[in-house]
Amino acid sequence: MQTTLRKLREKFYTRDDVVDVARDLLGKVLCTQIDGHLTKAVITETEAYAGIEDRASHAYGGRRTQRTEPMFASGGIAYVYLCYGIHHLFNVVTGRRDNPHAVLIRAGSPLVGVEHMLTRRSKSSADAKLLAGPGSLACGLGILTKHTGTSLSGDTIWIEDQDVKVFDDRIRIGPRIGIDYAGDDVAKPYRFLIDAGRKEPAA
DNA sequence: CGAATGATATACT
DNA sequence: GTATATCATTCGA
Repeated sequence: MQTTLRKLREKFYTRDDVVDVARDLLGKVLCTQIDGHLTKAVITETEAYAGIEDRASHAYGGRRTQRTEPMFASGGIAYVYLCYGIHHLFNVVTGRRDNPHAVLIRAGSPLVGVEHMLTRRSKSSADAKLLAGPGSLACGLGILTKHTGTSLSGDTIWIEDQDVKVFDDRIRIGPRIGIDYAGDDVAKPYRFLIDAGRKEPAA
């Protein structure tokens, strides 16, 4: 039996409901091949950003700028941008063209190329925080703002399904984090994470 | 808890 | 073209 390499196809990303995609991305494997280094991580936490009606989204109200342009493309590409001048945040663009939905990948579990993650994060040993948090995750995998707009069907950044089963009762759902400016939309249950034991948060 | 940090959006001249 | 406010965060105490 050979290795089942299942790179997710465009159809996975272009579904209508971005919240479904966010849920389904849990347990999938985010892969990058950057600077000659292959790294992979299991996705353990995501957040959905639901188009022009979502005040937390950069595309709220149909705001279309140079930065947000990738979100308006058809699903299946990366949207990366710099936050707080320091952190590169990685998102997966979903939905159809002109329908700016995206899923923020917030955390992962190291799988392949841990040593490169350690180097990029300036750490000497792996700990629970290696890929915890969107800025850390992108940093560990070598994702930078220059990768915004990169197709997830290419060989730089992609996502595989390695048949990691994620049961519904291991999924926690809660409000999103760090978007206090977004008014009532903060409370929407658009955050998904795999219950890794007993950390975090009350849904 | 609070500072760091720089690209980006928006509103001007 | 120039200026200013703002940010989907992290780290250290």
